[in-house]
Amino acid sequence: MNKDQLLDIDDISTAMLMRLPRYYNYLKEKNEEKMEVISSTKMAEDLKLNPILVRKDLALVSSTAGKPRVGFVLDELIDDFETFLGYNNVDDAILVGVGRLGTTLLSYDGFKDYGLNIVAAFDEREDVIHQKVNDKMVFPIEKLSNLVKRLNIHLGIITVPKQCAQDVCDLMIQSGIKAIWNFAPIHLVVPDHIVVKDENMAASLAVLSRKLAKMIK
Amino acid sequence: MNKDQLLDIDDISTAMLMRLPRYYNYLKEKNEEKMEVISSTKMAEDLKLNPILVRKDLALVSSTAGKPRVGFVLDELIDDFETFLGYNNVDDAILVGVGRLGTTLLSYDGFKDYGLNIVAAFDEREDVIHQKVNDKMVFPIEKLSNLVKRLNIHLGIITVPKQCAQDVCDLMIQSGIKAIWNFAPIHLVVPDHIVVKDENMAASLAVLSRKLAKMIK
DNA sequence: TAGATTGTTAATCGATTAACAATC
DNA sequence: TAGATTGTTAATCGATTAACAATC
Repeated sequence: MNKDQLLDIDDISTAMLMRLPRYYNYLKEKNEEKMEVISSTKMAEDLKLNPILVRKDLALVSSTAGKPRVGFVLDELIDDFETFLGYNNVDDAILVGVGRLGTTLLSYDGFKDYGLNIVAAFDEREDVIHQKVNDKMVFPIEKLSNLVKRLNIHLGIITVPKQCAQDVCDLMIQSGIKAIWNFAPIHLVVPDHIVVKDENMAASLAVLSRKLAKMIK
Repeated sequence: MNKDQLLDIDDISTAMLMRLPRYYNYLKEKNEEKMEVISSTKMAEDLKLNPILVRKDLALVSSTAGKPRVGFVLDELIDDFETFLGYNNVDDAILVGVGRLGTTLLSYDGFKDYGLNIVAAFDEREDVIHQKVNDKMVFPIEKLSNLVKRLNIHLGIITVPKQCAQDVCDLMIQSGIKAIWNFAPIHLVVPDHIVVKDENMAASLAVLSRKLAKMIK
């Protein structure tokens, strides 16, 4: 399997994509510990993954080959991950719904490390409008369309109660948003060309409680 | 493939397990709309899934067979989902780290619908200790072990900064916690018999931004 | 009845794992 | 050199999809 062929394939599996941030976090840790090289074997062991799987993943992400007997240069590998995951070109986003969860997300500065920059927030409740949360202004929802179009933003985050989620979603799409990160526990109906990623805590919990039940039984 | 065989297989795929809450949310919506029966075909269409896949999933979850020409009785199906996902037997949990995210989770009452009941929280910062958040007491971290053992709790939620996450994790395991829901963006090292579910927002974001990039390109 | 929808058995597809030669 | 670790090619495994008979 050569590199050029692989790069043509843009349909990388979700399972693999979900593993990448785990590798990335791991590598950053090792970097802080002043490690300079890392082998895929070691990574697999620590992360409890199959070593062949890790090698395959690294081969896809890494721009340079690893050295037999040694492994990969840590700094280079981290760079490769950042490039691959798009953490280098920061994406602007807007957030709708400045409740508890919305405020938490707005307050979290770590997103920038992952290539996300929330530029503004929207809500309809008088008591939060025109306030700043972590230096980000909260606008009335009516201003959304205008601002999104003007700044050419294509990523929207929904943290409103589920009752309003679909309306907000529709408004976002109308305004030119192309991808939606949905924290409302509801199924959003969208046209085919819109990407939705559900941040479904219930799903996580289902996985966990199911495993737990199996273990205890 | 008959039902008895299926029930023996307790190793249900994660992918399938992640779809179940989507079905469940969808069914609850339809229930609110006073629908009485639902066909797998309709579900597949609305949720943009392959109809055969939906039929398979439903066959596994549902206790009664669907009726050709009609579909499934909505109420029964919802019950089946709740039983299957374990939302009926609520699990007690404790949470460590009463920062923004921790407070958000403590304040969210919806977890009970999903079978999770947070009974207490822990932190080491004086200003939050002995306060109540959404009627849940915040205790000093030293009390964790005792309380977890006494109440026989086996689910722990970690919402501390990543620097302390491993320590908290170790303490939890020492105290008898069997499953950990980890919100810290760090890889936790745990013994084999402990289940960890990472709630990795970076991973979600990776998936989303990757899809977005592909779309825009 | 006719036809929609079901559940089952078989085929396909893709991801993971195994085996192994290459190399520092 | 010897041996660990790499990248590649082939085999396996499991999940998804297709085909179809059963049934209300």
